[in-house]
Amino acid sequence: MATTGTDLSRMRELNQLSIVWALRGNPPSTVTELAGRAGLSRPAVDVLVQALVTDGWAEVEEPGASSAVGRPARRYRFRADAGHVLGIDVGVHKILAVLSDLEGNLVGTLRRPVDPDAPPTARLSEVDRVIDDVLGAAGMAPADVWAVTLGVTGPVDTAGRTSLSTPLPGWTAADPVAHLAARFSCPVRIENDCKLSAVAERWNGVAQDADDIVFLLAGLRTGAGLILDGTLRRGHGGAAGEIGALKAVRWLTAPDHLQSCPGIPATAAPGEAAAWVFQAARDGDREATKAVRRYTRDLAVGVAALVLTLDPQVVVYGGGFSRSADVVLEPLRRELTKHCLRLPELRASTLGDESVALGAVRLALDEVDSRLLSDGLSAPSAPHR
Amino acid sequence: MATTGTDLSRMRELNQLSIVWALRGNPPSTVTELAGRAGLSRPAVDVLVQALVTDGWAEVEEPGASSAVGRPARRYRFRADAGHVLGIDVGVHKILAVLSDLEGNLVGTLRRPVDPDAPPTARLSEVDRVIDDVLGAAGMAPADVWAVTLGVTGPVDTAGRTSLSTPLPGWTAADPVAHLAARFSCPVRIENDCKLSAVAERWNGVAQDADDIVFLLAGLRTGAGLILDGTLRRGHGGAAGEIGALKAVRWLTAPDHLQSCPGIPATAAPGEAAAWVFQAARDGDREATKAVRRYTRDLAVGVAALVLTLDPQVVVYGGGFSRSADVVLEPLRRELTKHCLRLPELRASTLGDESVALGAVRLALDEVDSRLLSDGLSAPSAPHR
DNA sequence: TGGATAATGCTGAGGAGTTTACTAACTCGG
DNA sequence: CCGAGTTAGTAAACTCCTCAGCATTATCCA
Repeated sequence: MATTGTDLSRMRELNQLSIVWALRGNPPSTVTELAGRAGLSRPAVDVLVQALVTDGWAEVEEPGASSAVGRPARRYRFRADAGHVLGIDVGVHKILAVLSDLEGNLVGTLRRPVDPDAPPTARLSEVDRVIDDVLGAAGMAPADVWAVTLGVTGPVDTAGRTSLSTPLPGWTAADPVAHLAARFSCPVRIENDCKLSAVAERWNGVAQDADDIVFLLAGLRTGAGLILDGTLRRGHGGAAGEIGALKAVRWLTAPDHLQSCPGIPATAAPGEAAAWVFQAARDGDREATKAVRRYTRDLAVGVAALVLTLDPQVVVYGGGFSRSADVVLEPLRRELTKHCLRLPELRASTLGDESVALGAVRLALDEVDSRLLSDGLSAPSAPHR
Repeated sequence: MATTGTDLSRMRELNQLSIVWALRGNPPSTVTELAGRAGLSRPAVDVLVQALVTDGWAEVEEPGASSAVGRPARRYRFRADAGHVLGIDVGVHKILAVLSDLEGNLVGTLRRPVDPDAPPTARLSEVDRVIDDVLGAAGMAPADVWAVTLGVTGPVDTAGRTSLSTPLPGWTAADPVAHLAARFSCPVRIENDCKLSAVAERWNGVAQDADDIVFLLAGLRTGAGLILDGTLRRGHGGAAGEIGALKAVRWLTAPDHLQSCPGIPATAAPGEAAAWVFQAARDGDREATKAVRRYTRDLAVGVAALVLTLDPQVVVYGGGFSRSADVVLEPLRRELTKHCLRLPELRASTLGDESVALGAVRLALDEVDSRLLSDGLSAPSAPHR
């Protein structure tokens, strides 16, 4: 615990930040409200918030028709559009970019399919195009972006490389940080997709109340992302949550139980096959029900390992199969009771396949916040690396 | 991120704390040295440190024979004996209490055997006696103790109960917090033994440089404690690290491979049997080597699950078998390479069976520090619950 | 003994937040 | 239409903290 001394200017900086955080995410607020939220006196807040206005962080809303008794108060509003952040999901089949203002309001979304076999260079130039288009549609330039987070599959190391393994063809050789650094001078971060989904579920999803979360990515691939004590845990080499690599945990082959279920129409694509099986199970088909049970049994071993290791409050069932949570969650719960000491809540994700990009946005926002905390707030502008 | 506003007095409080932390753990320091460490100006430090002296947190050491040129500086020393904390390991066979001052210097240690079959009431009164004796030997009363942490086996919930399971007979019904609260008005905490050992290894042991640590308790029982990003992780219900409960992980039966090794002298007790096997393996005995390998193989599955889930920097091999690390670590490493993506460092614990009590001391010290941080430092006295 | 060196002690300046009091603006009821 | 009651904005006085700078003091060395 190496606390360093504080002087007056730092104190003022911190108080100003606490005003910003009291302002943000709330409707336009009066000085009195802010004083209450920030724990400061009214005159102090007054000075600070006026400084924020002159710097461009906040703006005044002159009192309109007042309903209450007494002199109507000026209201101050956080200028959420002072800066923006970008969250990008680089998937095998699609690229999804989400643009958000500083308050987390989404101001642009663009999804575009990409050739599953595209090599890194092609994939990255497609990323560039998507970025250009989503920024263009919002009338913005790369310099208006304050932080970028990009989600990919596979464990990501501190340099943003995916050297161990990934389903993206050739991606182990890619250096997306270097690529993006050519166009953005703001902080650029690469993160694993499961981890980002976990962050999204805690931000906007189904686990907002929990501090200890296991996000389970269930689809043709299976993976996990961990949030403990409210923050994302990456592990020392960025490979936390990769329990699926253990052979005793049959996550790699678990989806095969669904693919090989008898009765699947020959015309169905791999993704549709699973959906068909889930629907058939829902309709009471015996073979399909058995296939789902076998899938669940394999899934449960890995989940149990995670649950026993981490003792989370919530396990979020997400990924492509999350639409079929109704037929999976109950058998999964039964399997887990066999294995676990203390059963966590099981919840189905509702964010769908936007969760990765949303989590990326949230992480980018966190990056901006931590920069504000360490560098203080001068006039609003994009932080540099 | 709900930062609350700060005023002058809080700032002074924080600066005074930063002086305390600059003082503590260092040899007696001059004002100039403190100013450098705390990042404050010399006059500021001067005032603060004098306040600390009048409050009783620090004492002056008048300059003796000086070696350097110039006026010799007064030196200030942290009064580590202003308060003490107690760490207690309640094991099946022994109770070990360690008394430490505020700087972490051990000022008393007392180990006493206890009947393995003793019921909770008997065990707790034995704890009382050990506490009395270790305090008495140091000339102290319970009121001089600022925090107590007690380590037990089995997952501990937030209330300090061990309701799920534990090898301590009858202990699931025990309420050690209530018992200790009758004699101590200071904060009392109960924690799992593996978790405490992990804390100890990061404090004084073999993992001081690491922020992501898995502590492996290897003995007749097998367990784990987790430190991630530098802090102990308990999980939502306090049951983190209990991977051994998974049947696919054969931690429960792994030590049997050692017990059932042919050639063990019939006279050997259970604990000695394992030691004999390790020694025989060290001497090249084929059967013993095979037994160790089988043991290691079973151990490795669970360790691999932990490593893949958490991606730690270090795995510390501790517990009763840690003395035999030389014959276990290498095979364990080989097994792990088969299972894991990224192999962490494997290190053998050197703290021996004092690690639980040491970790308990460390946690109690942390408790004191966090009280100081939240309540500020008035005159030194035991914090209340 | 005098000079160099480094720590101490003191005073004033500057800055930040709080308290208090006062003024301004608005609603409501007679 | 006007005054009482209520709430917001503003200014002044005060407290408290840190810091810079200078004089003072203590010690060593030539």
